[in-house]
Amino acid sequence: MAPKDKKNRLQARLPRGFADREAGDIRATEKMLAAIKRVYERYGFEPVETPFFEYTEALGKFLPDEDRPNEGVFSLQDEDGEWLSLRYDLTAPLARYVAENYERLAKPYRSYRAGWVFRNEKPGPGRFRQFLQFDADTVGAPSVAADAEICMMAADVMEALGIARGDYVIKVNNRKVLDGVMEAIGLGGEENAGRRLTVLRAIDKLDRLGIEGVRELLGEGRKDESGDFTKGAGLGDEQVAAILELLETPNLDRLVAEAAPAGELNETEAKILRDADIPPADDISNEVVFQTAALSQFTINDTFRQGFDELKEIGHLVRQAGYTLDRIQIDPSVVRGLEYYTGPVFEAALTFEVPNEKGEPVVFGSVGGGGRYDGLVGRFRGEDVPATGFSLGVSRLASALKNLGKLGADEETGPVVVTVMDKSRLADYQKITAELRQGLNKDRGPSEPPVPVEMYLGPSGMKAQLKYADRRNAPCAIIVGSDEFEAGKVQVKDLLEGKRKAAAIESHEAYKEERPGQFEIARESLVEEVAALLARQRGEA
RNA sequence: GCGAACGUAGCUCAGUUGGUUAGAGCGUCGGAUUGUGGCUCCGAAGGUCGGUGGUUCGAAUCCACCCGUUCGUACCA
Repeated sequence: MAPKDKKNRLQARLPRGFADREAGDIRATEKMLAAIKRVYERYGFEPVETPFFEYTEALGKFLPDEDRPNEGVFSLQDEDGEWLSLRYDLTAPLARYVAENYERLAKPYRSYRAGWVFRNEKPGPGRFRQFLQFDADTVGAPSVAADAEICMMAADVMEALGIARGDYVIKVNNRKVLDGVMEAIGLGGEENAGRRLTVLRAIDKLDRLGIEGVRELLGEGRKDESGDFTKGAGLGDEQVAAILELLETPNLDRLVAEAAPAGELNETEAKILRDADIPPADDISNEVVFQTAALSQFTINDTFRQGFDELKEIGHLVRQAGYTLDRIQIDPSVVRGLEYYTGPVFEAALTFEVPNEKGEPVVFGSVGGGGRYDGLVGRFRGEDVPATGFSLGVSRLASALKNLGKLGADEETGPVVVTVMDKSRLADYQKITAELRQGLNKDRGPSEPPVPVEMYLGPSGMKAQLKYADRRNAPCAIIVGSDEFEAGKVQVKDLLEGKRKAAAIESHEAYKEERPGQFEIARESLVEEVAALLARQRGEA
C-alpha cells in the first residue's frame, strides 16, 4: 500500500541533467531523425548500431597513472573488476567497431548511427547528461574529398530539417593550420603541448569573448565578471598578434571564393565577400596569404602550408559541387574539442537568433561538429586508419527549432472516444469501438498515420468523459445511451465544430439544449458516417 | 570546480521593522447541470514557507551549514 504519512512518502524526482520526453517531443524528434537518415542514405551511408557501454579503455578515459576512469563519464565495474563506461560520443565506439571488424568491412566504410550519449558534467539549460547524437563517418578514405563530402552532407541535413539557406552555416577549418601557426611562433614540440591546448581553448572562445577576450587569454590571463581569474597562455605580444591575425584575417575565406570560376559568384556570395572586405578572386595570390606584419615575421612552415592546401582543396570541391559561401565557409576560429582531430574540422552553426524559454534572444551557435581523426581507429591496430565524420546534436537542434516554433507546432489529433453511458453494457461499447477501429483504419496504408479509436476506461460520468475527450484533442465522441440502443441509433459529437459553435452560446440552458456539433445517425452506418466526418475535418484543416 | 543571486500551493507570485490560524490568480477536483466539452456561479482539496541546526518569549522573515535552481567562469575527452 502507498504510505499515508507524507514523511515516509518517496519523493518523485528526475535525476538532474536528465529529461523526460513527452509525446510531442518524441514525435518531433522522430521526424527529425527520419529526415536526417534520408540525407545520409542518399549519400550511400549504411546504418550500424553499437551498445551504450564500452570498456572504459576503448573510450580512452583512464586517468594517467590511475586505475579509475576519468570524470566526465559514467562508469561501473563488472564482476571481473573490468571498468565499463557509458559512451560519451558515437565516434569512439565506431572506431572500436571498425577496428574489431576491420577485415570484414568494405572500405572506405561509410556508416551512420543515431543514439543516446552520456556525459557526467554540470548540466544547464539545453545541456543534458543524456542526449541524442546522429553521426555519419567515412573510415578508410584519406582524401579531403571525404571531408568535403561530409561538409556538403551536413549542409544538406540542415536544409532537410527545414533550416533555410542563410540561417545556418557549415564552418570549416584545419587543425594543421593552427598547428602550423603555433609551430611558427615557437610552440612546437612535446614540451609545449600544454600551452598549445591553452591556445586552442582560447581560440575556441572567440564567439563568446570576442577578440579582446581571446587576446587576454593568449597573454597573461583574464578576469571575468565574477572576479574569477583565468590564467592565460602567457604568449608574447608578437606571438599573440600572429594568432589574432589568423583569427581576424578574411584571407582564408578567399580560398572558397577563389574556387569559384570568375564571375560566377552568386549575389549572396558577393555580399559576403563585400561585407568581409575581400577583394575579387583575380587579386588573390595563393602564396602570400598572410602579408601583414605579424605573421610574416615568422616562417610559414610545411604544416601550415599543408593545412592551407587541404582547406583550399575542400573549398574548391564544395564550390564545384554547387555549395556556395552562404552554406560552407572557411573559419579559422573553429577548433572543435581537443586531442583526437588531426586535420579538417567542421562545425554546423545556426546564424539567426533563437529565443529561449523566456523569449530572450540567444545566439544558439553550434549544433553539430566533426572532423578528421586519423589516429582513433589506429589505437586498436598499430597503424593509422584515416577517418572523418560529422556529429549532429539532435537534442540541441530540436530545442532550437522548438523555441523557434518550427517544430511540433501542429498538434496531433487525438483518438475518437467512445463514451460509456451505461456501464452494464460494456460489451456493446467495446464492440462499437472495435468496429470503428477496424473500419476507420482498413484502407490506410503503412505510411499513413493510423486513426486511433478508444473506449473510455475511467470511472467518471458523461461530463467528465467529454472533458477527457476534449483534453485528448479528440476529433469526435460517440455517445450511445439506452434510448439509442433501443432505437438502433448513435450520437456522434463533432468536438471541433461544437467548440466553434459553443463560443456564440451564452446561457448554459441554450448550450445544453442545442448540443452543438452533435448529430444522430443509424447504428449501421456508424463507420461510414464517422469516416465522413473525419474527412470533412481534415479538409477544413 | 570557483564566484554570485535566488528558493513560499501543481504553475506565477504577494506576505509590513521578527508577532495570532501563511494569502491571491491560474490550474486540479466536485456541485449548480443524476444523458453531454465551453461560459457563469458556488464549494473543496492542495503548504513540515527547500532541508538541518542556531538566535529569540516568538522565525517564511535574522545567522550558519547543506541541498536545489539560475547566471558568470572553468571543464566538455
